[in-house]
Amino acid sequence: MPIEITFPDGNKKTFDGPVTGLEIAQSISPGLAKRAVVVSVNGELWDLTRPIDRDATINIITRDKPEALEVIRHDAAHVLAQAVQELFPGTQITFGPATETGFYYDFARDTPFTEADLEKIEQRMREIVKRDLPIRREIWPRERVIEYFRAQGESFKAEWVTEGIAPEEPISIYRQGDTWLDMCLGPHLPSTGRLGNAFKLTKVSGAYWRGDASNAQLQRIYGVAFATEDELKAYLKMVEEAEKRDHRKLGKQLGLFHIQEEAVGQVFWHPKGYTIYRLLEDYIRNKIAQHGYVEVKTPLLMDRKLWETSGHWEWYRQNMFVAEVDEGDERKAMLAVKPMNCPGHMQIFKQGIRSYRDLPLRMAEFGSCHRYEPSGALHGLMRVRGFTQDDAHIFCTPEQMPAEAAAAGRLIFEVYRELGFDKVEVKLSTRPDKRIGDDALWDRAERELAHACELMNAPYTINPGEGAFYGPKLEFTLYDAIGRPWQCGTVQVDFNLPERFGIEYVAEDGSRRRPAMLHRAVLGSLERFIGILIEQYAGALPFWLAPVQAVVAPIVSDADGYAIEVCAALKAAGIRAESDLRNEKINYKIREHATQKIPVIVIVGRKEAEERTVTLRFRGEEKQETLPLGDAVRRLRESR
RNA sequence: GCCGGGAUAGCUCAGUCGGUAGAGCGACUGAUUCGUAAUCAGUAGGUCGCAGGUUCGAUUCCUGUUCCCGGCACCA
Repeated sequence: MPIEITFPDGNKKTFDGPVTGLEIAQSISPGLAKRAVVVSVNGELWDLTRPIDRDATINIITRDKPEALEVIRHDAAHVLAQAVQELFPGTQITFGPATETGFYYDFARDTPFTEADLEKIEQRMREIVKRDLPIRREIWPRERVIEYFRAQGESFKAEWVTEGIAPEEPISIYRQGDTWLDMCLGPHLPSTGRLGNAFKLTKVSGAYWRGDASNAQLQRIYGVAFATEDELKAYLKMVEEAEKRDHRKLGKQLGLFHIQEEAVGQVFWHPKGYTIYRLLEDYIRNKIAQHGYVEVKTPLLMDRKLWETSGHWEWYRQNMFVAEVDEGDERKAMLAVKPMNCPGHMQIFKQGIRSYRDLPLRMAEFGSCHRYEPSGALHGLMRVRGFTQDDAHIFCTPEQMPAEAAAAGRLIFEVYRELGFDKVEVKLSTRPDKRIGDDALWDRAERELAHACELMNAPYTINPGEGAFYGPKLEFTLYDAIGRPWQCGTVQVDFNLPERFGIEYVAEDGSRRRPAMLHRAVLGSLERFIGILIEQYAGALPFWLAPVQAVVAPIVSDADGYAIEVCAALKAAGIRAESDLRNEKINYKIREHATQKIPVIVIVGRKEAEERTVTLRFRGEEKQETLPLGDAVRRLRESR
């Protein structure tokens, strides 16, 4: 039976019978066949060696295409698995997918792999690549697959066939050479030689079987892989760059903050770090005042009863710090440190009678919250146990809700843009399994958030099951200068808390109604956001956020008096300036303040002192400028 | 929380096959006044994370523990 193959450009070619992608490529040019990785058959990626047995539109995917990269990475995982089983007999294979930058494979083995093992394994992988083993796809009956893996002692694979694959689904097996095989959906390269050498094993770690902490612990080996060695090199360089930006390292070098054993997950802000904190807080404070918010402050410790009403005691207890106080007479008060600000804001709303005229009421708080995060989750400023949310709760009529949610979203976009983040993505997280409130409320809340996205013209994706226990949410993820995503802002609908606290307002017709409520945070947590800013700017914060904006450095001690005068003039103009009168050479001072990422070094020598000028040296620039003191002050005052 | 690795001077790190430790930077003191990314010399500074055990002797070996790091799980 002849097979008609249609190419992407519309050209057609007829073959006498079933033909493989590799044969088609070969018939076009040997060069193409060499660069080919997989073939897209009617939009589905197939192995190059899999016969195409019907008319089809095909596209031969070469090494340089993004789709090819995933196949290369997935192959790397298989080569890794073979290498491990060759070197460590008795190790079971489980799963090994491609990742954003490479691949991993999870193994079941009693003894964990060491860093030294990685080297050996990587060597063996390169050897397998050199062997250029053919990779062949086979379809096996289900029973044969189960039998085979059981006989091999591969209990995880066998379990997956029985529990994870529907009985009617065909099972594809990929043979790599004569002795090794894995069950896999594919597609794969025609042989191991095509993997190339642009890969590297990076780390070992633990992982759970099927991603569940109650299952067996597996040993995961991670690697990175690319189509070319240049790309691998570029990637490794990028990782090095990211390490240099690490806010924990910069925080220490720049003297911003520290964390210590006696207050795990909490931040000691040093003067410079706290300056950034206050500047950011003031920025948000002014911003939200312009957007019609009022600011409040509520207690850190509140009685257990309140948390029972809110539902936190039942749903969030394991993450809360609880304080027990002996009040004598065997009475004990049980208080909880707030993990969220909402119940507190409810109490303010409940004071007195609210009219529809009071709505929407946008109640903001820089709320100091504490959550008992799992020890393994803690990470510098990014994940802490004590943090400050730039939180707000918006009480409104149900009708006002979508518009209010959209306004909050617009505020978030505006702030991110002003802080230097242009790429922002929105996700709509829907009802989780563990939740309060009936489905009708959830239906409505989810619909209204989607509507809000339309109102603010923001495309969004759905994040199923990721909502909070009390309502669905919009999550705002920003991307930093080196492309890493950070989830910060959030807008959450809550029809449940108003119900639980029984809050009401008097409507136009005199009836009592239940307001809708939104939770929203722009930065999320000040701590975390400062961490992101430090990494975004690699510590070189924009002028307005720099804790020390200018350092006045005299060249000789004769100029010390003038330097003090210059520093005072800058301070009088509201510039955060310091002077460096140490008995050191100017080279030394410049190096130090450049390393400290100070935006402007103000240099004064004998000449400047006589002429009443200063020489400005801006961060990151070699050239400098000498100008009259008054002009310099004006210039810096206007800097951002 | 789980798996693995780690903790030595203020910082970055070396070292001790078991005999209580060392460098650079920083700090301090002195000299130097030197115009654009590290001036020279000297001095001080350590319960080798913490608690047990083995040992004549432990920073080193063993056990426990705390914290940190990389993943996993978690992120309401």
